[in-house]
Amino acid sequence: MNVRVRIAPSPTGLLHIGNARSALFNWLFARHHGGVFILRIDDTDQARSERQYEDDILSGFSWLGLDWDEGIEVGGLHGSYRQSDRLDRYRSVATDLVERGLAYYDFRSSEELDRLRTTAQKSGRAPAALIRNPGGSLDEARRRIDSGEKAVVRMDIDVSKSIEFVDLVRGEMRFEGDAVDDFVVLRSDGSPTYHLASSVDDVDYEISHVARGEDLLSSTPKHIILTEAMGAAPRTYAHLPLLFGPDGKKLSKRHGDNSVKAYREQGFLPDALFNYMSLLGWSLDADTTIFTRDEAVAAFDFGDVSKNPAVFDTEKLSWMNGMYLRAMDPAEFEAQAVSAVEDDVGRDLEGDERAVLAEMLPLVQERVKFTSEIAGQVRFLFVGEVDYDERSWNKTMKADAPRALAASIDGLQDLGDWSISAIERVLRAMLEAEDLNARKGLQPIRVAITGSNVSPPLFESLAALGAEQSIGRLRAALDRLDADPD
RNA sequence: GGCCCCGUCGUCCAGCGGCCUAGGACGCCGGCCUUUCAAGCCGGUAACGCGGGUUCGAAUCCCGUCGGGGCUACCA
Repeated sequence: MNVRVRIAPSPTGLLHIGNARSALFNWLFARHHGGVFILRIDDTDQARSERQYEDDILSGFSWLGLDWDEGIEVGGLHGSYRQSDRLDRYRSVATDLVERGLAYYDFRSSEELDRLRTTAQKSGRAPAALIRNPGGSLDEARRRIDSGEKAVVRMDIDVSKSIEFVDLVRGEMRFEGDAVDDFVVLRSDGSPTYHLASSVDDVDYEISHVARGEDLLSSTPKHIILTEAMGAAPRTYAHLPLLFGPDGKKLSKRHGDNSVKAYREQGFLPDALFNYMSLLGWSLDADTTIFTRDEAVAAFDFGDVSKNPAVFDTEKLSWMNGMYLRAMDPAEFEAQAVSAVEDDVGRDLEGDERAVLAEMLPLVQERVKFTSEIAGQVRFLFVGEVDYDERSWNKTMKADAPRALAASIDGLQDLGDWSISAIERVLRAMLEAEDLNARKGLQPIRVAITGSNVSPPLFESLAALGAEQSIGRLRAALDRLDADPD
């Protein structure tokens, strides 16, 4: 099988997670069959298309690792992969359709059309059932065009003919001819509609399989009609289940919160997002949740794609992100951590600071879900004095706190060997001597040292911070308690 | 309103007539571990929308019903 699939986003907004999922399935299918994955830009809607969005789409796919073999930027055998470059081609197909009697010029006003739709709806018929070819000669129509009248070009649907096709996901599909409206292929300004441009490109670029969201399922008869009108064989279609938000509605395309960019900025890893998205409507097998791209490529088939819509669950994505973060190569994790911390403290780290950080990182890697959480865990090592998290402070600095802090200072200040084990020994002895449990005795130290209740393990944190700084902070916390004993 | 699609734990997925007293994952709850928070480990919670058929036997097939969704533009 000569597989050529495409993803054809419209640059009218940031790369949407739904589009990314469609792209992902197309990519998996192409890679599985050793086929060609094509990226085309469907920018026929000139009014809403913007170049910045095209850039965002490209970088989104690249970031996700969905590399394309043909298309925008990489080129290919078939000329431009941007529809706005191919307007003449679409126009000439439309003209040809008219000349062959398969399409017609329609001069009717939108008011008139609306009336027809309303009438149809009242009589319980398909809204489009009454919008059919009003007749009239082509010569007459041409005269009116020449005299400056505006017209759209509509397909002249043969209502006696039903359209049947086999959808790879949904099985046999059948649409009656009179359920298909005489849809517009060329707007009155001469620009093509989505249906025309997309069908022409799918033929010209020899696309073998069209896999896209289920929202286009009911447009498929139109695309088949157009394809056949061009004298080409229909493509094979696969309509993927839609992605829903938690509200059970189509994932919002509006505000950028469901954009790939937004997830990227929140600190999600591309591998995690890839893995998670592939689980939306598909599964590797009955019980594997985490798997590699290669495993997915090896197993993928449209026939195994679920028919039901899927709710996008950020909880599970977050969990998966943590799994990937923990599995990340330590050197890679360190690189990410260094830049995150430097951003956070607003300066570059010195050599010895990087060593301290590197020592701490294994402890951090196993307790974060996002790279964006790293800085918060280790910030205390790179600032002169800590900002106390007030909630942590209030929760921890109770009656026993001064005692624990004072005794710790006593024990630690003369400690010659500032090692993890030595620190632990001293502090455990302190707990014993003061008759405090770990929670009461050690938590105040944690807050004094890191500023927060939540931090890497305590003895390691003290060791990493160093004797001078540590004791200074214990004293500072004690002073603060004395000044304000609540 | 019309056409179309879909209906298994709260969510994602497995199940393609007997292996299902329905399996895995997230979440949630409990336990272990433990200096916090996590992680890890162990255990638990929870679903075949409903009604009819077909069949020795149905989550799986058929019909109906109810529910959800998509489309219904000179958007894609």
